[in-house]
This record gives sequence, C-alpha cells and structure tokens, in this order.
Amino acid sequence: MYTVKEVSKLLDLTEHTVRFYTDKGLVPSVQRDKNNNRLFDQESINWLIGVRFLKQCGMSVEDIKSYVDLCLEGNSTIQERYEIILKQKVIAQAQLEEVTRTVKYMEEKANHYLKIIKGVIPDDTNPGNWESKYANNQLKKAQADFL
Amino acid sequence: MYTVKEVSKLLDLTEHTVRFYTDKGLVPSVQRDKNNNRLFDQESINWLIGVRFLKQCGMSVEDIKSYVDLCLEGNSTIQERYEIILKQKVIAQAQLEEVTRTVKYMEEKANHYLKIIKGVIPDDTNPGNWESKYANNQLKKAQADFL
DNA sequence: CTACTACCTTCGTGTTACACGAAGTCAATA
DNA sequence: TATTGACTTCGTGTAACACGAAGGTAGTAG
Repeated sequence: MYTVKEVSKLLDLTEHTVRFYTDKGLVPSVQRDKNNNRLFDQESINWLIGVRFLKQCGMSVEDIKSYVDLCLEGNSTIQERYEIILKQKVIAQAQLEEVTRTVKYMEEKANHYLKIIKGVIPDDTNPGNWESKYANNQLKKAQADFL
Repeated sequence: MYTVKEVSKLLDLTEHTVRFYTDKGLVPSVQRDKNNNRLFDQESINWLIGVRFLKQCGMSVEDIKSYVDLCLEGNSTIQERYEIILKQKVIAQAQLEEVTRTVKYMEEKANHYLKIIKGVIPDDTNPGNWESKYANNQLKKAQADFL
C-alpha cells in the first residue's frame, strides 16, 4: 500500500498531479483509509501507469476518463476500446518517428558544435549556417512527409 | 518564398502558431513584403524546422528564444549552445525510450483486445484485468527506472 | 500534553502555449 | 465592386497542471 507521496515518486508525477488524476476518476481502484487518505495498492499503481501511457501519446484527461469508464462498463465496450487503442497506437508510432528524428538532429547538431569547438571546422553562426544546411538536407525528407 | 498559410501546411502548424513563433522572434530570418506580409524563404523554413525539434524535446518558447539569441550573438556562444543541445539530446533520448515503451504497450494492448474479440480468450474487464497483469510485468522494469 | 509531521480538503490565482473570434485595415484579383 | 487573403490588436478561453493559503485530522516523538 502506497501513499500519494510514494506513488508520486514512483511514477515521477507531482503529488498535485496524482491527486488530480485520482480526483478525475482516472484510477478507479484507489481506496481511502479511515483517515480519508488515498491508498494505492499494486493495482492502482498499475492503472496509473496505464494512464501515463495514454497521456504520453496525447490523450487528454477527459478522453482517458471516457476510456476508463468504458473499461468499467464491461465486456460490451471491448470493440470500442480496441479502436481507441488502435488509434493511440498509430499516434504513438508517429511520435516514435518524430522523436527519433529529434534525437538524430540533436546528435548531429552536438557533433557539429563539437567540431567547431575543437577547431576542426570554422564557426558559421551567421544566417545561412549549419541550421540551414542541415535543415536543407532534412527538408527533402521532411517535405515528403508534410506535403 | 512561402506565405504563413503555406508554411503552416508544410510544417503542420496552425497559422496562429506560425505567427506566434515569428512574433516571438524564433525565426529571425523571416522577412516582410511591401504589404507587411510575412515571407518565408528556405532558410526561414529551416529555422522553423529547427524550432520544432527543440520544442519537441520539451524546450519552452522562452528557452528557444534564448537559444536563438545565442545563435545570433555569434561564435562566442558556441560552447553555451553546445551544452544546451547536449541537455536536449539527453531529454530526447529519454523521450525515445518512453515513447518506445508506449508503442509497445499499445501494441500489446491492441493484441489483447483482438484476442478477446476473436473469442480466443475470455474477456476480463473488471479490475484485476490485463491492465494489472501487464503493468505488473512492466512494473519491475518501471520501478527499476523510477526508484 | 504538546509540538510536529504528514496527510487531507477547498479555494483561488498563475502559467504555458496556444486556439479562436472580432474588428478593422490594406492590397491584389475577378 | 466584391471577394479574397493577408495583416493588426484585443480579448477571451482552454488544458493540465503548479503553487500557496487556510483550515482540519491523525499519529508520533519529546
């Protein structure tokens, strides 16, 4: 059994957020002790982890609430829930691509700066610099995605 | 040369956001035509793409502005910029792990639902369901990360 | 017994990064 | 002439919190 504080540490959420989520009904299994303190058992923590995943891929608190309610409604809603998860899966996959590109950008950028610092190449801070060159290269791929 | 509308389509931002960013000075190379319309050349678009990457890994508009200002200040700020990028790189890499986990969660969850729908396994909607079982498995890894 | 700590509550304000609409102004185009 | 599309400022609204205040209760330590 965990307190709000422990859970917040465990899942890297603020206590505020943990209370916020439970109050919004995102963690139906959360209990109270005789002093009205929130008590999280393993299951509640598991729920919270699930909630974090759903949040992660851009679901609003409201939408997560709806989803949780569907879960509580029972087996009749499984098709509906399946479709929600499928949609989120697609979103998460798109995020994965974006984040992968971002990591790559940061890596190449860091390398670029490092080279300048080490004097391997001259600096080029002014407009028309690496930002441009890098992005110009990226743009072909990027545009293919966006257009 | 691109208009706000075109850029917004190209980079999947709203026109509001594009104006917002340019007004905040995140795209120093943006020009105006004789009618005061924002005009984006290739370089401005590249800048915007860079801004998007920085945003992506959690930098605030304010911090991006500071970074952009550092860029404009010139070669003396390269070390500082290098450190910023390194920090963002770490953040982006952490995001990558999180998103990877999220994708996995969604995939496994979708598979689970699919099995229920196809009648391969019975439903288990009530508390103590798959959410718990999945999360219980995840928890060991998760806890290793968080504790 | 009292002080302190750790929960809880409600209330209310502040923040970020926008979204959105209103109203009014230009300028080019049909 | 009317529409279109850009612009501006102003102002409100929103989500998901962050944070502090004020006040309550419960358990522990000195």
